[in-house]
Amino acid sequence: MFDTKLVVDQGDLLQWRSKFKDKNESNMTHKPTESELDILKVLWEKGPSTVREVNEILSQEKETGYTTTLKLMQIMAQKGIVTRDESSRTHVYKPAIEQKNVQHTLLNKLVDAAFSGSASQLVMQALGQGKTSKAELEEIKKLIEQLEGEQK
Amino acid sequence: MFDTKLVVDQGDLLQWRSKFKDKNESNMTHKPTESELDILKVLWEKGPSTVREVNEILSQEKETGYTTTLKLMQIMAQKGIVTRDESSRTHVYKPAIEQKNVQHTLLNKLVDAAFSGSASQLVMQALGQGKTSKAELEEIKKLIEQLEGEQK
DNA sequence: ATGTATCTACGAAAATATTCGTAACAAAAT
DNA sequence: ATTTTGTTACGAATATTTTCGTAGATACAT
Repeated sequence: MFDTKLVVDQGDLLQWRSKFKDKNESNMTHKPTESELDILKVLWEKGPSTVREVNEILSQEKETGYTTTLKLMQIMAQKGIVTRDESSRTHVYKPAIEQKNVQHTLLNKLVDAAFSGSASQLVMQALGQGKTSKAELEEIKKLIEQLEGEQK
Repeated sequence: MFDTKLVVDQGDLLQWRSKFKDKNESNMTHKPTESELDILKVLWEKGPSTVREVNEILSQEKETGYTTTLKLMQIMAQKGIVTRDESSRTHVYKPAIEQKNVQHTLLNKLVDAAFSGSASQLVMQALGQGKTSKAELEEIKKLIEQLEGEQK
């Protein structure tokens, strides 16, 4: 099976892939890493923040070295998922991607990866947790009815 | 700020964390890696399968070396997220964790990480995609009504 | 029985992600 | 003026995940 003469080996076969990776700056389906997402979460909630502010909040959840957070945010800036105002000495960072976009991306990934592509299954799981208030349920029901209308 | 005499430095402060990591075999909130999840997906759908079968399916999506899949499945077996029948030469793998569990874990992680903890927001995003059939919507509505009943 | 295809085990390289220390510098306090 | 404090830059060490080649064994066909 692992013939080396006539058949290209695993390595060669797989290598071309890496060529199209950092290419499209535009295509950017932003898939932040877990740590990056933690930081984005803070920025989305608190608005533009300094490294110290972000780190302060992150530290409440888990010990996080200041320079670790700094480094991560620097990398994020480089990747373009945050921008920063450097006018004052302590830089102020803000998200460069919308929460909606990331939600959309991650949601689809999850549906595809763990729910066999069925969004409705995911929805039912989510609701089944019992963490949803009556008001929210009502709101969701309204949305469903609206959707049913559109769909005819 | 980075005093080295009176204050424990970043390193020391953070190290204890790693000690409680592989400890609880029981606690095991299984968070498979992305590749592992790809494999689990196949096993959940197709039922018990050999490495070759899994790799065949994975290869349809992206080039994947046979031994790569093999190695991953071996690791998964070691971690205990799959079991394997070694009675015949070509081992047969099957999932050792339920899809529901993983769904639950990942769903909560996503809600917390990207949806500010609001499950209903996630639900509405998911439904908004327009990929949900009328029948499914109906089913969800039924669930909601049932939940509203319970909740009084 | 000999060769060919298929399999597992295993170590290690490669790719990614995370964590941290140190240096250089500016601002603020003394 | 000098020291202390807070900040960025940067390289590098760690940790984690992914990928792959090679070796050795087993089944199968010739």
